[in-house]
Amino acid sequence: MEQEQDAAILRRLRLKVTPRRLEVMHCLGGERAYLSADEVWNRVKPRLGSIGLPTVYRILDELAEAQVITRIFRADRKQYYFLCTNREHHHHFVCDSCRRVEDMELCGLDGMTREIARRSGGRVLSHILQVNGLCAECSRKNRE
Amino acid sequence: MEQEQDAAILRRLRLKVTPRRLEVMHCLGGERAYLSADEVWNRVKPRLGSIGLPTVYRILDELAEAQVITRIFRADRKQYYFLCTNREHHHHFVCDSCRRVEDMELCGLDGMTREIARRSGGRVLSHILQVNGLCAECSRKNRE
DNA sequence: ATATTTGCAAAAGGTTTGCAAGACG
DNA sequence: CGTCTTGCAAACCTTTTGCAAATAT
Repeated sequence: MEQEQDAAILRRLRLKVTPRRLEVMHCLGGERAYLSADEVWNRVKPRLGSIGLPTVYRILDELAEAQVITRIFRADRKQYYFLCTNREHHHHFVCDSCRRVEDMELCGLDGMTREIARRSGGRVLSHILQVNGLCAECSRKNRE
Repeated sequence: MEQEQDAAILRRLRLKVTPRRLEVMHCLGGERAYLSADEVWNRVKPRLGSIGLPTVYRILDELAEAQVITRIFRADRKQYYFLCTNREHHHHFVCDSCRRVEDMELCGLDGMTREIARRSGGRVLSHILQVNGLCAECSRKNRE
């Protein structure tokens, strides 16, 4: 079922359904936290016997390109990925401690977009919005 | 006077006032657009005779650390810098075309912050918000 | 059958580091 | 003078690339 869904996504993207791609999707699908390319690699390797790190990068790029997965911004300049099935416009609340990613439905940027257009005459094409903090659980632990 | 102001900033940060630091600050201060480390390097080199790229990186790091300059996020994973003197909480509107950076006074995240706390019990510590688009000028050119 | 995908090894390229020499206060 | 800065060369490390072999459709 999950595998069939993933396969369908790949077909829709006109990508061949390969064990490597399915495994990478399965790996990210099972996580509520973001992962780096080599973390994905390490999780996926034992299940496939072997896979090259470049392959992982290629798959992650394809999926990110197709907006099946989201890139997460960190100060370390590494790339992190998160599988996000929410198709509505939304943003992420990312826990600095455990890396958990939660969807934020509200954006509040529509007003901002209008305001920019009104004031400066410019045009808004996209925005990066990521809220960082501690999720409920880490916040609790932190307090204790 | 600009030089004296920059020197004052450095002293406040307990950094020695050196020609290299002043020149990097002057370079960024004269720009309305963000620059990469090696762009700063190239602009500053002829005015100093010589300077090493690592020195530029070190200075940019110090200034970014002290929040005298801001990092700009781009998909190419390179680091870009912008000297931002606005001490109020605000965000940036960045032109994808000419790299001009404009301050956006409004944030609209206070509500979001409260909302996250209320819903999930987590704690918001920071956020990345960067709006990308075309500034008025580039938008006009683009239309022509 | 054929276009796509993958592995491997190697390169790329931005950024960082180590240490000795030099400059600021 | 002592400490902070800088230059230089070399290392780092994540990510990308080239190309031949393997695989999906």
